[in-house]
Amino acid sequence: MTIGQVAVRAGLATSAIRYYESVGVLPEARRAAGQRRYDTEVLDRLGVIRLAKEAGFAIAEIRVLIGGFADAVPPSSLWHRLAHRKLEEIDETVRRAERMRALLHRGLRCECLTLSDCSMAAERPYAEDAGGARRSAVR
Amino acid sequence: MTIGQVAVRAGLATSAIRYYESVGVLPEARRAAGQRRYDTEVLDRLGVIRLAKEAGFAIAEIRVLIGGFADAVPPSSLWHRLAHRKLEEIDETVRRAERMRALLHRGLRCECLTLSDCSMAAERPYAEDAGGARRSAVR
DNA sequence: GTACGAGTTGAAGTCGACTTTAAGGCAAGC
DNA sequence: GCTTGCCTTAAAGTCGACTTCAACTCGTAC
Repeated sequence: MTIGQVAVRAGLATSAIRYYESVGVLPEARRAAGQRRYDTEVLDRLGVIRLAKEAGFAIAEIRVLIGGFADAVPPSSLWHRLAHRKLEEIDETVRRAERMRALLHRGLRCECLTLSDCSMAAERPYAEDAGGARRSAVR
Repeated sequence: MTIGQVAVRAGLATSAIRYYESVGVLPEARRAAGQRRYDTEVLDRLGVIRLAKEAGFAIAEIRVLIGGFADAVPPSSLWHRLAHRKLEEIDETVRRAERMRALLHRGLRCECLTLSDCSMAAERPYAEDAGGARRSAVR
């Protein structure tokens, strides 16, 4: 297959495929008259990349993962380590989202007519470092 | 206060404060010998910006919000509209996080020894090659 | 023999929220 | 008068995952 055909079958832009090759998550393709030629295995590789991206891994992490995979030791400690770390990141993302949600709900219940009336705006965590001696200066 | 003092009290870098001014979420400060001078009200404004950022709003959105706030109509339909839209975005973020989590848990249970054995990698939504020999389903 | 479509390359552009850098200004203290 | 320290500006840099661009090459069709 040419890069264009791979792009269509994988649902990617050709530029993305070249980019993947350039950053090392795709192996260098063999060439016919200077052009990349692929066989269907590349679709598996692209499937793994898509999967890893969906799981939240960045390209640099995927390169590491694929390096590990290529060593044919998939239930590897490397994979487990990265997956657990990513799970923690995801937990943090969700916690942050919950905080945003709570904040927005509070804001929707807020009845203040001007900003300076609103107690929400007055909560300035940085202004009170260790003891809050300057607390009165807030507002 | 000088910009440096504001930066300390607000827990920001001076460059961030100048940036906020340049993009219009902070009003232009008055000058003394060319230098910005602030009174404590700016801390309220920075508090609102921080709050909005924590709630997930981008700077461009905050500019709109603050424009609305400055018109002194906080329980405005503008704010409600933006907040509801942001809540939907947050829901989507959480859903995506849950999908990542599920994917990672599946991956952790995966016992495949090589990539080409793994049915997870074989799930290629774009590569529907019309009834080909599909590999074993993982789910 | 030339027009066309699809491929090639390296470099630069995109988006967001800042930070960093370079080059310089101003007031105070010695 | 000179250093110190904080300030000023515009412009460029950063990070990630690509995309876009310019200039060029190939093979095929007419």
